[in-house]
Amino acid sequence: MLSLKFNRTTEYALRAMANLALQRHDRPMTAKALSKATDIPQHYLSKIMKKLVEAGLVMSQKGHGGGFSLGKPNNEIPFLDILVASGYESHPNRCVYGWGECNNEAPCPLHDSWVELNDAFKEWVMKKTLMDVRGHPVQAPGDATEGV
Amino acid sequence: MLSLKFNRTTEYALRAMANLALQRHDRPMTAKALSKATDIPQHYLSKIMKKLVEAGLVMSQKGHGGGFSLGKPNNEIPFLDILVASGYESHPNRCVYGWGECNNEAPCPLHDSWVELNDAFKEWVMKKTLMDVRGHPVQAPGDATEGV
DNA sequence: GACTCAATAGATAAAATCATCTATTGTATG
DNA sequence: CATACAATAGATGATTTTATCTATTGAGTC
Repeated sequence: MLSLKFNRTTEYALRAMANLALQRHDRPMTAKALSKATDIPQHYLSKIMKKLVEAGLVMSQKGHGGGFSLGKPNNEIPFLDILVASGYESHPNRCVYGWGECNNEAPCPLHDSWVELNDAFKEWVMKKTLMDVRGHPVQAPGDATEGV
Repeated sequence: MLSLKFNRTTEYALRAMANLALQRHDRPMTAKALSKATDIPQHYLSKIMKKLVEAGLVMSQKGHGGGFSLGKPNNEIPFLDILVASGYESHPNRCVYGWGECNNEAPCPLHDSWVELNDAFKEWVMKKTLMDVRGHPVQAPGDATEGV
């Protein structure tokens, strides 16, 4: 069955962040290791990480023993921030129907329907944070979302 | 603010179908006219229309006086069908996290969150039909969604 | 200070998406 | 039956996205 999808870059960003969030120890994770763990091409990943670093979602450490780690506690990183940082959607509220102006006052034929879906999307993207990322199923019980 | 988005092709398909659905008269609409009305490049639109025709969502009539018209009543064309016909999402339930197997039994770290959003999407795509496309705001009152 | 590790930066290439152009086929009308 | 209209088909081109490769810079270790 049909499912929603993001572009590769955004999906990768989400994946990488989720992976970082699941890291137990406090040592940073190298791009190489992250690449392996997430199955994202290393150099492509690096470009994405750069954006995440610039957005303050990730901290990077150069040199020996360096790597990436979260720039904030899990629960302060909503998916919204990850999407934005990854470059998702530059044009603000672009109308699906192609109208320049499209809002509640002058709605395009698809507007009402579109808003319904989009509201669900917005809510999701704002409410869900890295704290909602669940540990792998094989982990010990009670070991999951300890957040912060 | 951030908003959901489809790829151009899918968006175009939605737009074209919505436009056809709003047609009052029963005469078919030419690709040229549709192109103008929707602001979609004509030849590119033609390719999309072909898919919609193949899917049975649209009827086409060649030759003088020909064009496109809906292949079914408004309320029998859910957005789902339009997305599928336009070629949206070939891979069935691809995991955002990149796992080959990912389901309720063996969920990836993003699974639960993802399902929430995706359920909303699925519902939208199945329940909304061309009958939910609203006439232009300038139309006479009571002239809207007469469906069928 | 030489060496290694690792992020950053920039250039280049491959692939997918989006768009255009030029026939060709089919249908109605004079 | 000739002509105009209009969808279909196929080839080609442009743009964007995705991916790779090669330095360069910064930081720790011997």
